[in-house]
Amino acid sequence: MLFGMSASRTARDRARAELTREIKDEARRQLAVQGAAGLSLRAVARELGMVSSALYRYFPSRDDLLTALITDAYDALGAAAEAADKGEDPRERWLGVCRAVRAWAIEQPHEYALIYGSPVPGYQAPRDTISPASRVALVLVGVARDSWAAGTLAPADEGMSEPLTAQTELLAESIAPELPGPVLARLLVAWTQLFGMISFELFGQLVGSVDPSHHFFDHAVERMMDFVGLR
Amino acid sequence: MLFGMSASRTARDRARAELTREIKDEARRQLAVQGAAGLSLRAVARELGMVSSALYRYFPSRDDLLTALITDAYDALGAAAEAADKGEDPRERWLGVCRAVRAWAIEQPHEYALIYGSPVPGYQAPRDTISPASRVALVLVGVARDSWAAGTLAPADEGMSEPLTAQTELLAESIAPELPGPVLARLLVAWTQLFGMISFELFGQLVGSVDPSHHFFDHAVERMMDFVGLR
DNA sequence: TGTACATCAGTGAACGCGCGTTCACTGATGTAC
DNA sequence: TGTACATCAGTGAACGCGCGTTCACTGATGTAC
Repeated sequence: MLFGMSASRTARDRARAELTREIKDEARRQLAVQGAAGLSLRAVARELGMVSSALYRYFPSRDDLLTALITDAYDALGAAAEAADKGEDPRERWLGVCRAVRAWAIEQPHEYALIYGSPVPGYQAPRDTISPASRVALVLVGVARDSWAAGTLAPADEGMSEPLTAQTELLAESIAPELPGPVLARLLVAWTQLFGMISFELFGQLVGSVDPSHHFFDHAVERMMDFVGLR
Repeated sequence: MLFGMSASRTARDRARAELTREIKDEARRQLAVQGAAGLSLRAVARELGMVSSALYRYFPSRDDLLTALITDAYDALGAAAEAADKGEDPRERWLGVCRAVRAWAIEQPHEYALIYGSPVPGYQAPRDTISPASRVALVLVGVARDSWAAGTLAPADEGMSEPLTAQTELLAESIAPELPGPVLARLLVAWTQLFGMISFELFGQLVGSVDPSHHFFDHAVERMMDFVGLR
């Protein structure tokens, strides 16, 4: 047959899928120790009991393996955020999503660092990472849209410079046409605040101030919901 | 003499100080290309026309060189923030400081990534970096203190959980005893928001939404000043 | 001021290590007739 | 169902490279008397 139906995958197909997964799992394990810059194909192969050249049957280069890890991380975080978006009350939904993002980051700090830390030098993320990268933002936007539709979101009354109005309205067109620019600006503030907090916590900047920081986190999320206009 | 007076430093002393500076300058140049994980003593020496073992007269190990770069970066950013803190009006001061921090980060993105990006794997920052690391935060706290003293800062009326109250009051004791816990919590939110925005801009997360982002930045800082209670 | 000695900077070779990637190959698995 | 051929996974050797750190050394600079 031309395209193998998933129902009748050959043993070869299954072995390939499984080994691909094992390679990524081992690579993720190494991220924790070495960081992204130190990820080594040879070390992954060694740990898997293979010869290093065998990995080239699965990933054409080290960068492709990195890309796979990045895409997987964005997708896993996005899925966690989407799964946490439940309930009726917008504030309850928003808080749940923010907590889920933080929990995911704390559970896999090195994968978080891979996607929200400093860029890996010499590595250029391909276009395929853009869509998984926006899933968390879209969940938050979704909460705001529902609240806006229900008429419970605070109206846009703050003034905004002309260029920013243009930028946010352009952005609105592609992700939430009914939301006014200033509301999108509020969402952007909350979005950067969310990840700013998580990064500071994970990267050790909060040590000595509010550490452990989950009380601060919950408080800050409440204040951000006020700021966004969720009621 | 036992301790050389700085007025009569020997040629050797001056040469040493100069070479130490040149080594760090070259190392900073390499950060831009290779990132922190790829910083190589051999490459630095090569570029300086020295033999790699000669660097050990200046830095006992690669990690010590990294530490020097980190400390310098925190100090340079701190100095930029302090220099930008001028004028009478608290909002003017705050905005100036935030803009200066962003400008510094944009000018030396790799040094910014070194201190606010993902931690370098296997590298543990020594205690000496803590005090330079807090300079920016202290400048912002200073603005809030002056505003509080002048009676122009919005009073603390928001409710806060008991553990967070305890944490922020403990923090207040060491950096701003007169400020109530909730005011410190507001400052922490603004502080994480500031660096969250800058990191997102520098690390490429804003590409496709509000990029270039200085209009958004100014807007967000204004909203944060409202949030902090600066008038 | 002149001399003897101590300190320090820089050299060059070496140790032992790890890396990504290519290539010709063997042997197993899958496919078409 | 059986056979001939094509596809693919994994091997092992090799290429060419770079790294941090140590060590015995030479020669220049600084210091004490």
